[in-house]
Amino acid sequence: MRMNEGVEWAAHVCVLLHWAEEGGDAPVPATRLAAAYDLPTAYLVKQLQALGRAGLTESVPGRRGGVRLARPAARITLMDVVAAIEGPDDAFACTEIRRQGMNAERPARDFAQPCGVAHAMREAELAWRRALAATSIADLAGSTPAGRAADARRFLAAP
Amino acid sequence: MRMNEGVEWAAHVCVLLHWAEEGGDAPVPATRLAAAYDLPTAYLVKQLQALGRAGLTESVPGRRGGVRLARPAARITLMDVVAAIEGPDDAFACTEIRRQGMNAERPARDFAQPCGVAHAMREAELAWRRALAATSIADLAGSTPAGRAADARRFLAAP
DNA sequence: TCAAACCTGGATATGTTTTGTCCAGTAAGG
DNA sequence: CCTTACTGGACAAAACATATCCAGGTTTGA
Ligand code: SF4
Ligand code: SF4
Repeated sequence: MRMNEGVEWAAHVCVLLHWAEEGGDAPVPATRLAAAYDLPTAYLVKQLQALGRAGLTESVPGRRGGVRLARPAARITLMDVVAAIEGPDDAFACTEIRRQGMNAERPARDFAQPCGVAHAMREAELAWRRALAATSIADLAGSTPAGRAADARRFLAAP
Repeated sequence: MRMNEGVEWAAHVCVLLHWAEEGGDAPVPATRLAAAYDLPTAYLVKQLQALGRAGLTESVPGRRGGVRLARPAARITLMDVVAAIEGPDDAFACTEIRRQGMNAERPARDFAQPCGVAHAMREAELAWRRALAATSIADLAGSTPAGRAADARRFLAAP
């Protein structure tokens, strides 16, 4: 059960975009974002497209174009980023094994209720999501050591 | 980020083993457990071995042998089962991308602290684990519709 | 005007993990 | 001593994550 590493990329990129916005350097081209952390450009672009489809970022085509946050960093949470990259599916997928084998003869209505396993898994994932939703991109930006933001802006604005 | 379906199998199997124990039918051979939910025997055996290595179950070789819970179902949590099947790794794996690209020149001590992303992810996974640890196999067994346990025991004890 | 710089989406390739099977070895019971 | 059972390792297929490429579009500024 490993999470896509695109989630880490996307989170860091969102922080960069927030800093760029603050410095008036938005939008930032994807090539520059990739260079900032030495990531494979073409693949990072895929993740950026996922962020765009989820409404977290918007992109400007053409020369002087690039990507920017679609709303203030304080209103983009880690949960949003994870959902955008990982997709909407829960980690735990029910396959209804309880209906097979010794229970194959039972009528379908015997299984109308999800069983305790599914319920507990669902609760646990909700707790996880709530925790992720408690941290925003602005929080992440604020918790980085002083001076790092200015350096990043300098790098993103460089020719 | 999909969870192994072996987790679902293992959870249900633990409930079965608990019922078997109550009925005095332990240990139960793996073939019987696989038949109970129509699972591929050889692959289920792999999951059972993982449960055994994690100390959740113990197995008895030889004729009249099989698998049984290694401790009372009330003291085996869903968290134990997930950890046994999924392994000890966190879902979110840090790859330290912040050290590359624009930060490649910085000394290593600048990155002694894990960044905010890693911290938030860690907190969220802890919340998930706490939630999973709140449900035991005995809880799951108790929440199944009446009569189901007796039917299961009948099936497991059958020739 | 038009070429350069930028994004989009789909096709494709490669590597890793999950899922599933098989077999040779070992242990216990009757 | 033969049947039933577990163990561990090797192996194959399928699914998924990672990565690259290309053939379109947009906008800007020379
Ligand atoms: S509901 Fe319970 S039984 Fe049905 S699939 Fe989910 S976990 Fe397995
Ligand atoms: S610590 Fe922060 S930067 Fe380093 S890898 Fe984990 S997330 Fe990425």
